[in-house]
Amino acid sequence: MAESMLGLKRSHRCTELGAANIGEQVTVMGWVQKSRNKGGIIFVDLRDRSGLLQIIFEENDCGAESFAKAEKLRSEFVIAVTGRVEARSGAVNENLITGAIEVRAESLRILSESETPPFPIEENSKTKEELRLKYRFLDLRRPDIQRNLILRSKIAVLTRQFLAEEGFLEIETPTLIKSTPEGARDYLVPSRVHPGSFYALPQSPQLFKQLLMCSGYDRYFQLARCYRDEDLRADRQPEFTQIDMEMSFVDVDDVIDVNERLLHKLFKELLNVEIPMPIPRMTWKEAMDRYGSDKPDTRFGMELKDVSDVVKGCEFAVFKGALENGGSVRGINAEGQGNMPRKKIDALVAFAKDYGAKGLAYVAIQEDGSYKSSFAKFMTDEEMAALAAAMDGKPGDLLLFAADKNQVVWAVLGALRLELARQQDLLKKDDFKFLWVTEFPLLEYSEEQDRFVAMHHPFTMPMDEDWHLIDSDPGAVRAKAYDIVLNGTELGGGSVRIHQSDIQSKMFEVLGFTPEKAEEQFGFLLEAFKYGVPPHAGLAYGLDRVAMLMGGCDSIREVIAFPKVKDASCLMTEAPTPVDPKQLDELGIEVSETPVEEN
RNA sequence: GGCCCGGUGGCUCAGUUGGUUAGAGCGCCGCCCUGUCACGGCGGAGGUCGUGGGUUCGAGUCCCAUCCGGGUCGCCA
Repeated sequence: MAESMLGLKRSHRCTELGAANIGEQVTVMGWVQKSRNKGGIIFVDLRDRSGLLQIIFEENDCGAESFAKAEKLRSEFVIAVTGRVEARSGAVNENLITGAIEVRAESLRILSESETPPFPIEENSKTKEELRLKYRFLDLRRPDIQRNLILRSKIAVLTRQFLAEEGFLEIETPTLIKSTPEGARDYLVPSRVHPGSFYALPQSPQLFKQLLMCSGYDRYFQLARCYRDEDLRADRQPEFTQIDMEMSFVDVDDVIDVNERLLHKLFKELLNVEIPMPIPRMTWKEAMDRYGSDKPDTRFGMELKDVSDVVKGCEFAVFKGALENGGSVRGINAEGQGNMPRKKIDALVAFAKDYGAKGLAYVAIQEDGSYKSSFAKFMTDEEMAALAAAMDGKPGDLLLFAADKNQVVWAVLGALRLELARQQDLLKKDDFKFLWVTEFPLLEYSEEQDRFVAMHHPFTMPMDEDWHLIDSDPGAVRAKAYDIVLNGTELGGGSVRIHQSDIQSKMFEVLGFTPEKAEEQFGFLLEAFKYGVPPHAGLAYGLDRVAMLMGGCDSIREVIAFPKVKDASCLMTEAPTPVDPKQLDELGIEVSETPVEEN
């Protein structure tokens, strides 16, 4: 028996009312959070996106008809109440923004009834995410999710405002584009008009924004939806949003400058957090050496130390072998963890193996200065003392060592460092430590493909001073690429782009493109580059990650209205689904003989 | 694709070495209650223990397979 709201107009959101409104007649509309029927008096907590407001029903004020309706109210009914704001004659509720006032109902309309929801609509939900996502439209009613989406909206609005003031133009680029096999797997969209041909959904607007620079737009930005058909993580969804920007006639410092000011503004205005300026910079090499990661979490220390020289002459086969194979031996000092039980250390060893380590060597320095160690028997006392000294080991410390190829050592110790920090609760969500990581390698060697591949993308500008190494030692060439890192999460990344055709041709050659293949895949860009290209550079943020960290969330799903689950499906709509064979037929796609049956 | 964690009334969970009729809190339904706000009182309904096999006199519990969700490695230029 849903009633019309004809003749009614909402005058306020729930928490827009306060002591200043006492005595006013108001009309509020929203959902019933909770009804407390005391018999002759009924209290209803009314909820809208602003918060809660208590409504009080007494028959003398609202009449018999409205009172009878009020008795039937249940959770999640949608109602309209007209009444008068008054100071509470009972106790003030300190937990509510509107706790000092209430609205004494004069009339009630039930705009919509509700079944009992499958889980409580409340803050700090304990309900399984699986169920919340199936009923996402209900989950989105919860205050914490609403707060996240409101924060996300403010980030977007402020970003637009800031970039517009900085002379950026917001320009949209297509989402049905040409597929490029390099990089992440594309989502493909079949063409009806061109049977057998496909569009791809963009992994980023990269090439289009570069073309916009060619076209003279100078400074571009876009809140761009991007798509990557790769496996999900807590901070990765198949579709996500970039704050994407590109600038002409600039170098690294110009991009960093404008983005530092953007970040400063966002954190100041939305969280009242003052980011110290300028944001520290660290080269990729330094980040790997000190943190074993290209996105170091600098909220805590426990830095890696290279002890290869210290253990050079020792007889421990693991160390010896790693060094002989061109690797290194490095360690971290988990200070004060020297009394860690054996079982927990074994768990760390197992953890390390997940990251490719064959093992993990450890030394627990006892309070009396003696060592409890997995490898002391292979070492002389002098060697152990030197090793402990190199690690600044004190009694009570736990030293952990990995010996392998550098890539493995970094990965293992980088992950271990984070794991130990988690165990010791060193990672505070309201501690924001930003870092620029610069001078990434231009190329990385792919064992799988047996060739060098672009670490960033094929249009990334090499550093001038390294370019002469491109033939003799390609792996040593650094790029004008940079990432912005916050608390161990890559928030965004970018680079100066190549604008000279000779360098671009050489890059393609190194990456194994024939001129024909480069032409086939990127011909339009190369063609554009023939007609006057401004030097340009850019950067893109993962907006979802920015919102996640600003909102103190553990998963990107908490800041996305309708996220997908681990297998990239949507629990609410059940997408993806099989389609009508007729649709496939129109697209010239063979109808599968063995459609997958739903259970 | 690998590894790890989880799945028991609507929700969150407990359930011992395998042993009667699977419990609790919240929610829900009914009645009562004029200052509640984690309202209160009385009464009540509600469970294929994810699914399918197997072991056993007997399975929520053990074994195998499988589905679903989460974390992570690979992957993500």
